[in-house]
Amino acid sequence: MKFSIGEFSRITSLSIKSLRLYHEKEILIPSEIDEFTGYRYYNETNIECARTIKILKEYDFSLAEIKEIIDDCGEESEMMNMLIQKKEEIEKKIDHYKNVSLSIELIIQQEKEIKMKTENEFEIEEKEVETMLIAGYRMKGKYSEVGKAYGILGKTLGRHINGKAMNLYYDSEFKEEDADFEPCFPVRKGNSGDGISVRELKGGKCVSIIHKGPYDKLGDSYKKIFSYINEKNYKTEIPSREVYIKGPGMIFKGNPNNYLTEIQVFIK
Amino acid sequence: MKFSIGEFSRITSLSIKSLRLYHEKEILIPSEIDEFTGYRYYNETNIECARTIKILKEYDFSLAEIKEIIDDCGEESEMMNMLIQKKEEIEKKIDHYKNVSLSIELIIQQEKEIKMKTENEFEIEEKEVETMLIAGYRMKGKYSEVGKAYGILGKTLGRHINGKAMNLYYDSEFKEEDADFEPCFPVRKGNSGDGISVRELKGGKCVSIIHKGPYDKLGDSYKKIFSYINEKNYKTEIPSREVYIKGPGMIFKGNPNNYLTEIQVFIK
DNA sequence: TCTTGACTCTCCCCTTGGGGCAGCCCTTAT
DNA sequence: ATAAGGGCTGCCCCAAGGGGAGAGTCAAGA
Repeated sequence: MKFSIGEFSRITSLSIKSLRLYHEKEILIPSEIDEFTGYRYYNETNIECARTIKILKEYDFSLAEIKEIIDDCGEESEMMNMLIQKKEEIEKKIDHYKNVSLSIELIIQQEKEIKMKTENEFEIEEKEVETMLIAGYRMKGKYSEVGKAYGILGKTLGRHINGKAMNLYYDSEFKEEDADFEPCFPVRKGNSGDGISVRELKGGKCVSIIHKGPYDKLGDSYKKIFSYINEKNYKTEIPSREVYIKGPGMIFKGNPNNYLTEIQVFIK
Repeated sequence: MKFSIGEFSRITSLSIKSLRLYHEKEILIPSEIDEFTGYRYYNETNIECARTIKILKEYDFSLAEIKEIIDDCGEESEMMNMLIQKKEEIEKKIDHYKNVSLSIELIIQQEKEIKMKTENEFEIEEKEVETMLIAGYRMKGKYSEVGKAYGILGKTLGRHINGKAMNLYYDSEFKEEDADFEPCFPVRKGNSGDGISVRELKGGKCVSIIHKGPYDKLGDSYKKIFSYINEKNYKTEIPSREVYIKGPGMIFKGNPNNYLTEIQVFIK
């Protein structure tokens, strides 16, 4: 029984190109090669070998590895070390892909959340905010140093973060320098220490507006919100909050004109 | 601020080769290219872009996809469909790698088991075999048709298989044709039907020998085992068993001279 | 100012696992 | 005998760069 390359290709489900490549690499050598025409002919032993190659390819071995295995091994016991090593490689890949899958899922979920929140237009509204557990890093100085605080918080809290980044403002007036504020994240759990305070942040009634645009235009929205509060004669409570619904993304910095920040001023 | 390609490479942890490639593919175009020397210079905007590219690469996007994303998207919301699609791809890869990992683990475990079993030399021994749940496919005819039975059993039982393939012999004498035997597998659970019988197979005391070599030499080992039984004046019970400890492997057919088969003849 | 060593440029070849095509030869059936 | 369909080699292509050659450039120290 001998088969031409086309027949053998159909038998083994390996493309003719692949078969020629395997021949060239001396992985799967046809049992007979016509001296004059160069035609390749394969036999049953080749079929056995082709099966082995297919399985090893499925197991993610490279052709070089496969050649080594086929040349050196007659049965599985002789390739235990290769199998163990390959399994470790594969486990690493699984780990990596799982992490990536999680990261992507996170981005997708965040985007969904943003879409939901922005369905109600950007009007002033009064609403209840629930009490939540937060981890904050209180600081005095310039606003521009918040980045450092979020860095520390992010690194320390890792997977416990449970919501959008926020900033609490303890000043009753605007201060460019020497401001008193507390960058924080909602968390599932965590421990205080190293300047980080984990505690319950009381909810309550607040006046809220979603600010669309860059952070240096937040003043416009504050103006709107305080006009509303004065009109209604509400008394405000400290601290007020900014919730960063959408800022620079994981992947793109994005366009600051599309940033979304919710301002919450709590009332008595 | 402008950086030479070397500096930019150190800043972004992208190799110079990669940076030149990204330039050629118009994915990351240096902010300035010296007209006369061809030197590439990068600025802060390029850093931002490089960060995006690195993340997308980590997320397993190809350079072509990355180019498309960077050209078309300014922020994450615009690439939701790409992210969702990529996540599906990644989940598929995870599934595939998990299957491969399982298959490899199975082979490794089987090989370990074989090593353990063959530590005691191939001598006749008397031992207790425990009762086990099996799924068998009883047939009458030629031995050579067992392959079909194992095929059916393997397909039907799938993941429930819990041990080595066995064959039960119900004839008290050797029969070439019209033999009465039952290929079977130990299983964790399963349902009878379609010719398959799932039931408890009683254990007990047996005389056992491990036969090393091709199946057509099993007669030699049977001879040894029955000599021993006659010497001891034991009475045998039907069915006797063959346990296929090591035969053709998943990957290699292997050398039949190394096949291992345990013969168990039960005694009253 | 000159030199020298470190950078950078373009080009070319190599990798893996093939796909596709051109031009030619071979086989097989009618 | 002829036509159709295989099969052969050789060449170019892909991703995502790595390695190196040979030539040109830049910046700092003497």
